[in-house]
Amino acid sequence: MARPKVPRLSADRIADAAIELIDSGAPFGVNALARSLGVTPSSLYNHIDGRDGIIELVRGRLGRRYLPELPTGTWDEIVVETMQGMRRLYAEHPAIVPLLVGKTITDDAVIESYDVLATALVDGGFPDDEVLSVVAVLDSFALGFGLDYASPDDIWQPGTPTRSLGRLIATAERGDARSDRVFELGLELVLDALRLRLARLRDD
Amino acid sequence: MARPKVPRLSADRIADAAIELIDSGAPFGVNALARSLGVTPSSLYNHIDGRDGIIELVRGRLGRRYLPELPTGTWDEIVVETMQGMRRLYAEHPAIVPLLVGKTITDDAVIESYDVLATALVDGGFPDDEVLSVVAVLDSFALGFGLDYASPDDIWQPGTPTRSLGRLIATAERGDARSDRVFELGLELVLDALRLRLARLRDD
DNA sequence: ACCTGAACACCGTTCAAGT
DNA sequence: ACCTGAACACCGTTCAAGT
Repeated sequence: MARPKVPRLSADRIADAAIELIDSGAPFGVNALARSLGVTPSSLYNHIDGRDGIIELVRGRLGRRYLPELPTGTWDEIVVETMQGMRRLYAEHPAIVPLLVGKTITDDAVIESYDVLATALVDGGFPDDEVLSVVAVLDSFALGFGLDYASPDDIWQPGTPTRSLGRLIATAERGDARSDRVFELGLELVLDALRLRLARLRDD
Repeated sequence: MARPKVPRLSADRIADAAIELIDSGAPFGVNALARSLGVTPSSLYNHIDGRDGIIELVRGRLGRRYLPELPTGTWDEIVVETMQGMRRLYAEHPAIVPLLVGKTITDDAVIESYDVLATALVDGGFPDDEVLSVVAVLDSFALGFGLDYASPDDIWQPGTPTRSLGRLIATAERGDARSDRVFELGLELVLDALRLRLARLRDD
């Protein structure tokens, strides 16, 4: 044992195992991750920067897989492409969403993707002092929707009679179908609104 | 010690202490909460249903404080009022947001508030099979924005040069001013879009 | 009914020791 | 350089014992 000739671990291997563990539905933890890699928890610390470091690795690895690298087209096409990438990422790996929440983004590929978005909006004609807010709005959207994919089927569990909610829940779609619909509606809404805003800005 | 004549704890007292603890910026935990109450961790279990139970108590207590009970007016006024309530809640208690994420909502007052929203949309003319999606979109918005309040000032930390992001970040507002601006923009966008959608529905 | 204190299984992290 | 095993401080939860 001790040090093997060829390393058993690497940052990428750890990130992949982490993704698999998270997707399996098991609670994410350093110990469980080590076990799934057939290794001792302390071994991981030769390759990664603690629990949070692993999560940031996961963000980067999935970002590279799902986010468009250098999309072309009009600003709204780029928005759609990026948002769809996020949607697919969150839909296919819902359990990672709560883990990403509230952690600073440092991964280059993910930063790059936000930069693409920001540049597209600047080029599209949005004023400088508004672009970052629009990006943040889009990011808030995406994350909020991502959480919808991660949510239990019954986000709301009314204990007392309701005027509308109970009836609507009873007839509503469930699972991914519902989440897809919510995302489509949300994206449509926000794009309509952004186009409207840009048109108004041009009129002034 | 042992059993005091007048109980030292109650669900409400625990919830209030939890809110205080979370707001203080300290990491939330059962042990820390018990310490802040001058009590043993195991004592709490006479009153609450585990860690998650405490969080749901917190959600309810804050919901009652910030969400409008029976707002009146047009559907879009009700949407604004509810969203502003959520904004104030999240802005004044940002650290709770990540704790609420992905947990089923059972508290009556909070459910009631979503019911008000749903009813307003139904009355406003949105079709039944769309109302729950709109509510979910609004909820996703609010939560996403809430996370913005909870986020570190530097959500993005570019390690390599960027085309637009770095420059925009350098000149951007920070802290609550930025979050407020993002929220205002987002709410404006989504309301514009919803009004547009309703108008189109009426034309068909 | 309500609190304490001991006990449990588990968590993330550090570090000396081994090759 | 890379892994192990022991150790650490901490976590949420259970439960018998005390009033």
